[in-house]
Amino acid sequence: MKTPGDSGFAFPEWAYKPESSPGSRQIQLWHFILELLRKEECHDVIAWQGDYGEFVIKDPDEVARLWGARKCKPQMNYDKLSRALRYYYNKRILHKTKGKRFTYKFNFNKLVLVNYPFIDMGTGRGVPQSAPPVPTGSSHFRFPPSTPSDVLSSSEELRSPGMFSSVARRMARGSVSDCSDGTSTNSELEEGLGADERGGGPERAFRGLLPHRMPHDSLFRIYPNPGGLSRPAPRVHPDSMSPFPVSPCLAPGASWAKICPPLCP
DNA sequence: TTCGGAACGA
DNA sequence: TCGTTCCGAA
Repeated sequence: MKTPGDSGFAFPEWAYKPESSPGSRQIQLWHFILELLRKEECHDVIAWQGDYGEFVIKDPDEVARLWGARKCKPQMNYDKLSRALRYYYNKRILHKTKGKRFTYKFNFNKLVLVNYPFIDMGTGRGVPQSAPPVPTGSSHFRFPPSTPSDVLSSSEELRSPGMFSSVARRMARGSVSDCSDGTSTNSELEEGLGADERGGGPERAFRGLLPHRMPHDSLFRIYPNPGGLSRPAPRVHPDSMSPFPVSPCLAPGASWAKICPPLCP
């Protein structure tokens, strides 16, 4: 009962577009995960949980199957998929929520800031738990700050076009640390890396890297609407768990194969 | 269950 | 580069 274009999401389009991958290559796993997360049809296999970008893979086998279908790798399984996921740790795209099975967490600060370096997040005090990191009114917006450590990266890992990159770190000064979700059993330790970079002072490395202030609007329009479908973002009731509001979909008992058909050449 | 090295491919 | 495959270790 809902269009394939989806309209309830509240995450920047670029995050879902393969084009946002470096070099416009194949779809990347974290894109795919986000894609699954976006649609509630797949909430039986993967869904948001906790705060900012935390998600749990409820059905590892199914997620792996879906991923395998997308990549034409029938032999895909969770063991292999999770290996790919683990590579994201170093890149700080993802990290593991320790103690919780099949639970990972996105570093939206990193992901978003890399693409939107000039967003205003200095006032990220009373950020709502489900703050969608998307410029709703094409103006400045703020999104949940995370640990101050996800903003380091000794080298640029994920940047799409290569226009802006390092500037992001300068802005990303999340003051809030640790996860404030109810399940903060052990919380996530961001290693000593976080304090490392902070103590050193980012300015040192990026003294002359700041570009000549670009218009904010242009930055938010790097990735225009996908198929020309402009969604007015209908008011969907935000999930209590999901960091971003998602619109319900899929009839009960539908098969995932229909939602995510194999795209093999 | 999770981690990460290693070899390999596109 | 970003996985995929395999695998030993914790």
